[in-house]
Amino acid sequence: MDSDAGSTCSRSSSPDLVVDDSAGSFFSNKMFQTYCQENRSDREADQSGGGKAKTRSQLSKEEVQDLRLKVNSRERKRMHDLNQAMDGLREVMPYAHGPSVRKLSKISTLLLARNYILMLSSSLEEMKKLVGDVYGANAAVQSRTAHPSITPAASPAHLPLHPLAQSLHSLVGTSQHHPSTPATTAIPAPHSPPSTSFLGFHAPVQGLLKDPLHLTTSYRHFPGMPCPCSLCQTLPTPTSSLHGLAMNK
DNA sequence: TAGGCCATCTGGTCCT
DNA sequence: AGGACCAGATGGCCTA
Repeated sequence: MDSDAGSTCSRSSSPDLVVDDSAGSFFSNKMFQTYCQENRSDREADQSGGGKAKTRSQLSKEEVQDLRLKVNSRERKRMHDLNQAMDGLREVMPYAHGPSVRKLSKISTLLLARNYILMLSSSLEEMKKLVGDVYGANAAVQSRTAHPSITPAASPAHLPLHPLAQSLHSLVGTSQHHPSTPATTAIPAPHSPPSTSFLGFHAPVQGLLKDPLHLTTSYRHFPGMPCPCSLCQTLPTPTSSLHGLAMNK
């Protein structure tokens, strides 16, 4: 598959190397021959006109071949870079990684990434809301009790943000496949703050692979926020039909 | 065996 | 002019 998309390419038509006699070069040679034939007729036509700069049609066969190989090589490198970027994206996507797990296709990777971003955006908004609520409640309590030991600047660091912080940690901890993120941070909040149920990161993230669009089970809808659930998304036909593809493999 | 996915080649177009 | 980007064509590999 595209595991060979990296440095070593097992494909027979692997280019840099093959100019003529491998089995995979049949196609290239055929194309190249037709190209050269057209080239020749072009040159013959051009010779009548006389020329200033050396156009492509005036290049020798070897020069044309070199040019073609150079272009092919660049294109190959470009596609390899693209595949590398795609692999980088796969690495941070919430799906099971491993040798026994089939790699996400490109289209699936992109669709899953889109849904993941939408979900994270919604989660972030909800987090902001919760933080605002907590701080608001905290300020009210402080003004009533006039707690002397907590300065306004220090309060955020101490206060009843534990549930929130823990939910954040558990959020981060869900990326178990991420090597840089130790799973030890994934300590479940003792009393399961509302955010975790909303975030639904545990269930939906697993479900993403099977059905990236159906994030609705634990999803709430917010005005003005892009919602990834299937109910809210009236995608154009081609796109929505692609959603089915995303998790089929 | 058909269909999906992919790598590669190629020519065209646009940009610098 | 040269390079980047794109899309079409083609053939190979893999899986249901």
